Amino acid sequence: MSLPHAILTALLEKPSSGLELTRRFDRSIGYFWSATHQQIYRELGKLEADGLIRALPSEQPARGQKKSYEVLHAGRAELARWTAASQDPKPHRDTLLLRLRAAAVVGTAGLEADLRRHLQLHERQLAEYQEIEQRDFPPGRDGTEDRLRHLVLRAGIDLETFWTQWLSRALTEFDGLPDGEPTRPA
Amino acid sequence: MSLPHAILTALLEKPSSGLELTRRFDRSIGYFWSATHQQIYRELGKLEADGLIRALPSEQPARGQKKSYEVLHAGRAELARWTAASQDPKPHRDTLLLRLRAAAVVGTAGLEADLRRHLQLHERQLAEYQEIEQRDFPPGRDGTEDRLRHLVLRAGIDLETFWTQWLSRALTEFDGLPDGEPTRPA
DNA sequence: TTTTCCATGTAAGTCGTTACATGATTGC
DNA sequence: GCAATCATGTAACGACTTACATGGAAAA
Repeated sequence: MSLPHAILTALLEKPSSGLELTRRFDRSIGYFWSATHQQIYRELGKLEADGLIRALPSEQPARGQKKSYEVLHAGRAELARWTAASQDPKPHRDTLLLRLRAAAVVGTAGLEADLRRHLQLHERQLAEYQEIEQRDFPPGRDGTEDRLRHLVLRAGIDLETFWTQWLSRALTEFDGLPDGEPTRPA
Repeated sequence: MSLPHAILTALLEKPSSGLELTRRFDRSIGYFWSATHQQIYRELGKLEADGLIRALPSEQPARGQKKSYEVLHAGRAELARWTAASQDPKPHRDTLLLRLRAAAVVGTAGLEADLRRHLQLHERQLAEYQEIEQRDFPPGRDGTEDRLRHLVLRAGIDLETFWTQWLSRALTEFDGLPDGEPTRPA
């Protein structure tokens, strides 16, 4: 139940149309809350029906026509309520760790190449975050909003740093391992 | 599409009944792939129908009776195939980071308490992982299987370490912040 | 004018969550 | 016997994914 609040946040930062939101969910907010355009359009409909947002009156709502939304007072209140509410952390789900555990039973054949690929992807993401940091958060002048957003970006940077380090370590471990099944060969 | 493979891995490590699997998904494998008993029973049914696992013939399959499963040859093959297949990393979803970004717009009131609570939870999880490491992976004698499983545990430890550090940092930042809305007061 | 892209949607199916149901076993 | 607990399920719903559909604008 976080997608509507992600959208409210994005719309408060800047009123947008569905497609503009979709683009921003490919970067920025999408770095820690992804969504497809189908999800976004459906949720925009619900939020409008619930009176939390409204279409900007300047544009006519025809199919194929741009339609921009802004957050209403009730929407801002709901976002503030949700932000302050206590929430339990969701349990992790990580396919790569699962595959490593499976490899301990059925063998590591074929896994190393994908680990290398993931390492590259994480290195690329890390570089992207670091560019954003240099561009948007130069040292010295941080306002209140900036300090919070910088904190979020730091989480992204530190997470990608963790993954690159962990994957590098995993790959060096792999160099000393046999490829096949470690136990009970079929 | 990872739950069946998580179950196959667990069953290869040790043939089990539905409830035993459920217990193990509360620890161990569940640390990076959670699942409820409903999911597990449904998936066991599918896996059996697909011929990847079978109920141990020693036990009679009555409702309310224990029923243990073991992995068949086809199941092991499918798990090996899946483990070696190239897979793209899933996009992140993190509610806490989203809430921080929302707080940059609607204010940080009420958030700090929950950050403290999350910090405690992550500290507790970290301590649990470190106990497991000391108990199951004493320095020196690592086999091939152990090296892989240790690697997975290290990922858990490093991730929890990251979260505790990041949350601590976030809380010190909060000390210097006003509680209300940073911009556009309602 | 046909194609391509932009922009907004619909529909179907899978996965996960929450709530409930049922039979067997054990302790009182 | 009765209640509590163990063990295995069913049902309904919501969230997310994948594939497809529609209309308008711009370009070839």
